[in-house]
Amino acid sequence: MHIETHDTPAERRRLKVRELILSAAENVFADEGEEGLSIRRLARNVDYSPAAIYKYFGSKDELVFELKEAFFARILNSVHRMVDAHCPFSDRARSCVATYVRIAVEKPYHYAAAFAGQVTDIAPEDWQPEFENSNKGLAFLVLKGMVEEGVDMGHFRADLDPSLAAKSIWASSHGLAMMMNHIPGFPMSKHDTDTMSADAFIVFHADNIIRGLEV
Amino acid sequence: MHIETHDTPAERRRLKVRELILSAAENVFADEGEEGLSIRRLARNVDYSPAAIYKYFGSKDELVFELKEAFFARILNSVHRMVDAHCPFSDRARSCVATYVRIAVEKPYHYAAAFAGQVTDIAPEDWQPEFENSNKGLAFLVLKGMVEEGVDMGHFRADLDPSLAAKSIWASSHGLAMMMNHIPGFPMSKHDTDTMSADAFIVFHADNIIRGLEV
DNA sequence: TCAAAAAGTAAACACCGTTCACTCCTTTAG
DNA sequence: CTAAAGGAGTGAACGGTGTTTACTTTTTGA
Repeated sequence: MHIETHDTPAERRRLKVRELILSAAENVFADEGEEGLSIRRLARNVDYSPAAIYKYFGSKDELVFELKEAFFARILNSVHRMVDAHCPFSDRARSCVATYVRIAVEKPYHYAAAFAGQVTDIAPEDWQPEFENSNKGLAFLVLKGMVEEGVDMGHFRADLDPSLAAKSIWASSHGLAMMMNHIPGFPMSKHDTDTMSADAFIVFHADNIIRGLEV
Repeated sequence: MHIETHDTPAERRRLKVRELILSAAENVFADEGEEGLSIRRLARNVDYSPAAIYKYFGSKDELVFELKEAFFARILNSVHRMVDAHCPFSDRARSCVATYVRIAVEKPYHYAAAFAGQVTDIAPEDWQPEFENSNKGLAFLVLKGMVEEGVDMGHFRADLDPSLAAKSIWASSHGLAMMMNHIPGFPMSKHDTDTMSADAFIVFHADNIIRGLEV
């Protein structure tokens, strides 16, 4: 692990400019996503030339990577807190899912970007290390730990493999987040026989997921 | 509904060129997605000028729309067949989910494009009609019908609203498809305590989803 | 003080989606 | 059969993109 020292004035100034660029990027990205965020426009916003951006970030992808990784760190944090909360296991499990989805829905473009990349074009072996050290990888471990607890405590079916069950939960949570972000009005529609607030639906969905793993 | 007549030679020729462009686009899109498919490159591939493409399609978005809508029609079709199969309800329900995911995984870029659009930037009311007439809308109705059957037959909890339960199923299925398309190697990883083929995992996930709704 | 390193930039490269004015050819009406 | 009309097709341009290169200016540290 490389320790970030920034004790000289020059280094502090550099870091400040970097943060300035990053936060300007954050604003545009949150509102308009990867399309709306262009290096040239970003440069105009922070009063630098486009080329200057490249003194601080190797490429647009690298810049966006930092934005989305910071965002996913927030998800990881909140979910982690949920797992360790002081309440019955079932409630914690449900809240894990609900928390994940709620934050994903707060910043649709960030969440989408975190999963937008490659369409399985790189070999799994090459991607594995990168994944395991990412916030996504850590979030998965947290979730897996929770499933292990559920199995040990007899809440979840004993034949479940925690790793696979965690992936199933993750997939279902991810799906709801994506749907809410990309289908206008989801889960509501005019002709529903019953109506339900967006948050109530998140809870309903979380409940279905957890039920599916119970004994 | 407007009936497409194409009886004059001119109309037939026009349609042929349109199909030529569409199929050239399909090939590039399947391999490289929306990024890789550029109007200029497409024009080179079919030996026309870029401007000529615009005589057949109003915009790139319109062209991609046709590709993804045709693809989703395939999903709709397969799922519909599954719903009407002659086998126990539970099996049909599971197969519905599994079929959906399997096809989504066949063409990752098509599937992604079908959900890639807006990030809830247009009003739900404006989008509703478009949705209900789309293949996505129809697929949802099919799924909802299946849930209604499940509730009526006593397989699913009686307190379930079919519309909302269908959305929950859809979200979970969508999630798995997206994960498999965008996370290399999902659901496998080296350190899994148990291993499972991709297709076995789809079945496992489908089972969890259906279990979550059962009485 | 002065060389070296860092910060910053203008201009260019190679793309992109899209539009417009224009030619050429086919269709159709008289 | 001919002439007008309309459709097919195009080259060139507009305004945008990410990125690189050669260059100037500023800052740093011995």
